[in-house]
Amino acid sequence: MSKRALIVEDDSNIAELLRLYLGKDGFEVMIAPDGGKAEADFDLFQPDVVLLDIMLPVKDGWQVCRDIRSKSMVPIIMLTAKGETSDKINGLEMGADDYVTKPFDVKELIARIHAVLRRKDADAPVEKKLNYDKLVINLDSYELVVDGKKIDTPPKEMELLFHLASSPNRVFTRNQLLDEVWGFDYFGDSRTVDVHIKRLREKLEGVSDKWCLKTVWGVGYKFEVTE
Amino acid sequence: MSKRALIVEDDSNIAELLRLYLGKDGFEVMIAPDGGKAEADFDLFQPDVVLLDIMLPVKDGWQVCRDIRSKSMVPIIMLTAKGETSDKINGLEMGADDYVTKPFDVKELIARIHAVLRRKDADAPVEKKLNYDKLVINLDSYELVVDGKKIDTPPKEMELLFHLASSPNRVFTRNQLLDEVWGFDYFGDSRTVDVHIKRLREKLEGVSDKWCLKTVWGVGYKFEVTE
DNA sequence: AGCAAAGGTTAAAAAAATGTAAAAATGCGA
DNA sequence: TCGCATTTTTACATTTTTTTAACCTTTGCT
Repeated sequence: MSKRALIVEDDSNIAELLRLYLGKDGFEVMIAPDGGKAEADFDLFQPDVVLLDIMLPVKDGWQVCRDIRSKSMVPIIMLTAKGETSDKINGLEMGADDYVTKPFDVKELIARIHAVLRRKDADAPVEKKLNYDKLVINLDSYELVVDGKKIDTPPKEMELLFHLASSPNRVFTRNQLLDEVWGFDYFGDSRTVDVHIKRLREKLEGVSDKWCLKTVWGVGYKFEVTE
Repeated sequence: MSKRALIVEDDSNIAELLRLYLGKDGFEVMIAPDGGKAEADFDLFQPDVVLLDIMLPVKDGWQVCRDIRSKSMVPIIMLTAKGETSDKINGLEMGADDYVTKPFDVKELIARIHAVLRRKDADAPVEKKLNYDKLVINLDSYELVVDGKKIDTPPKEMELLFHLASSPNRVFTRNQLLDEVWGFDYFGDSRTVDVHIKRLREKLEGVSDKWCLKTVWGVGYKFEVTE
């Protein structure tokens, strides 16, 4: 599922330029044109990274930075005016993760975005491989191996199984699964989940008695492990 | 194994401060108090990163930077005086990897050190030659040898194959490939990748059953090796 | 038991992704 | 600048996945 970037910037030329590059790079982008809207957009959009101009209408970048930091450890990159070294210090004290001076090189900015995201990922490493009794899921190679045999599996099924198995015994509602596997912008029928579960069960049937895809009646599904 | 940092700095207050923080961060630290000693210390210490002041006794930072660059691609971070933007230009032309202006925030400097080290790790480690069963790719000479026969291949195809084969079994999305092979600033259609894959497949068809270019439906492509 | 709501199953429709060929554009050396 | 090789775009056919919708079965409750 793609990452989200919130751009807080009043100059629409800069903002659209960034939208272009980040969009191409696989980000979902939202633009907040002033400091007042930034906070509401942040809550709504739940971005993975924030690009934050300092000179903003309504509420300045420092304030926005502090507001966001008070509720989230999301990486923040400040866009500062050239040569303002005091901004730099200020920004790092406010909890920003990095800063770039305007006019900035887009290439450099993109590199820094990837850098802060990598840094966060390194802090909370997302394991892309799972291994249970007779079940191996590898989301790097997109391979599902059941009882030693490689099973050809469509991507949605794979991601669904991976998501469930990542939190064994935890129940997910259909809507949670649609949000977390299909993406927050998916608006289809929740029965879709049932169909995918059924297809997964066919592939996994009778392989192991240590785990299974279990229906929790009236709630949702879970990857149940016994022991 | 811990990394080594060489600090070339005549102000012992700054140097010791850096030793303290870098030491805490797991670096082995050596301090060269002037440009003359820097080169000898460099040869002796073989650091993984160099922090280089510009204003130095005996021999200035530019000269030291050039000397080091002539013998090594080690990351160099320049410590420049405040506001001297010409230093920045100069430094990057001399082959420095980054710069920070004094007075600097230690937290920031540490972050930048990690950044340049990551960058080097990402750039360098790739062997420019690859060899799988009946397949030899050499990106130094741009030669592709399949089953002992040299196959005339355009550069983009070669780079694409090389990139895929460099991480066998890992799936790359089309956008990843465009970023990593074509460059982050490429804005073309992702179907371009498909066309290159097809041409590569023509050239590689039926050569070996130990590997192939595999489509991962809904995700991307991978260089799959069986074993 | 009987009812309503939830879940299972299935097949067909719809949507999305890919393979392929050919045309168009680009870049580069003669 | 021309001509050629490479790269990119476009269009269309084909394949595969995903979604929808219908119908059937199970569950929980009175």
